[in-house]
Amino acid sequence: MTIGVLAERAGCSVPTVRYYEEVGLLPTADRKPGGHRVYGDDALQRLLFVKRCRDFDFPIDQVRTLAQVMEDSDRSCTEVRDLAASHLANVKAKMAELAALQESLERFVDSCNADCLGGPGPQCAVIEDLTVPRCCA
Amino acid sequence: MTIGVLAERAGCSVPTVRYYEEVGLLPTADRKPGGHRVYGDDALQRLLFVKRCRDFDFPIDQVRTLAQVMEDSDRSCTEVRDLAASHLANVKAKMAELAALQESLERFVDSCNADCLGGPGPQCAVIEDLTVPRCCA
DNA sequence: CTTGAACCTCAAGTTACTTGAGGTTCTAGG
DNA sequence: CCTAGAACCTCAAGTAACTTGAGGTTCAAG
Repeated sequence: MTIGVLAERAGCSVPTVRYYEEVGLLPTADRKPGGHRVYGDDALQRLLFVKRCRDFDFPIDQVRTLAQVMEDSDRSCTEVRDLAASHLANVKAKMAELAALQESLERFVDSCNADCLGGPGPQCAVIEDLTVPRCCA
Repeated sequence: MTIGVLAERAGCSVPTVRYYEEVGLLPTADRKPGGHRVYGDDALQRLLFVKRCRDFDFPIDQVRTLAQVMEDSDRSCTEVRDLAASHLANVKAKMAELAALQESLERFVDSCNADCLGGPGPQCAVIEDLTVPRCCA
């Protein structure tokens, strides 16, 4: 299949596929005589794996590691689990941050609706509020 | 005060302060005869505002807008509220994504613990699992 | 055989900074 | 007054993970 078909089936863009090849997440593709890349089903599988890892927000670096584990019989799959677990911890931390952020923003918008009567910028109490550091950002 | 003191009081790094000046989030700083930047309390207020916005994850671009609103008497503060509200929507969407991701990762790690007995990579059912697209990533 | 879609490469842009090199200025102690 | 070292300066490049653009080639259908 062509790169366009591959990309569509995997759900990513064509430049992204080329980028993945460039940074070593995908093996160097075979070419037609004219120079166009050709792919088989194995390439699709590999790309799906990469895509899936990226959906999980694994950084490119870790995806490379994961891909190596896949192909290296000597490395235990517990390595994959450990990577996933540590990644999970990151995601949880980010979630907590975002939750706090969401709450702050909600309070901010609410208080803006309550206090600010659409007056000019410098007189707006809420804007002033933004310059005061809070505990819970 | 010096840039180092300013940065510490605002809770960001010295290069970041210089960067904010460069991209127009802070006004061009006054200099001592030797070339070192000097700041007054107004600069600290301004930096705190910028910092606070960034804590809220407003993109630089929007912070510039917010800062302009602050200084422009002709622009209503409801503009700020609207920016915040639209930003809140983004944050909520991101939260939802992350929540789904967290759940997926948890299931992933769990099933790895349950199914994978520390065998070699290619035989690991969980790794294979990663190549299969799911509905709920 | 032509035409237009899809492909190619290479370079630069994006975001929000951080890091590094190489050099200058300030400040406190002697 | 002088010196050492901390803090400052500028400019360039690096980071993640792509995207976008320019300029040109190849493929597939009619």
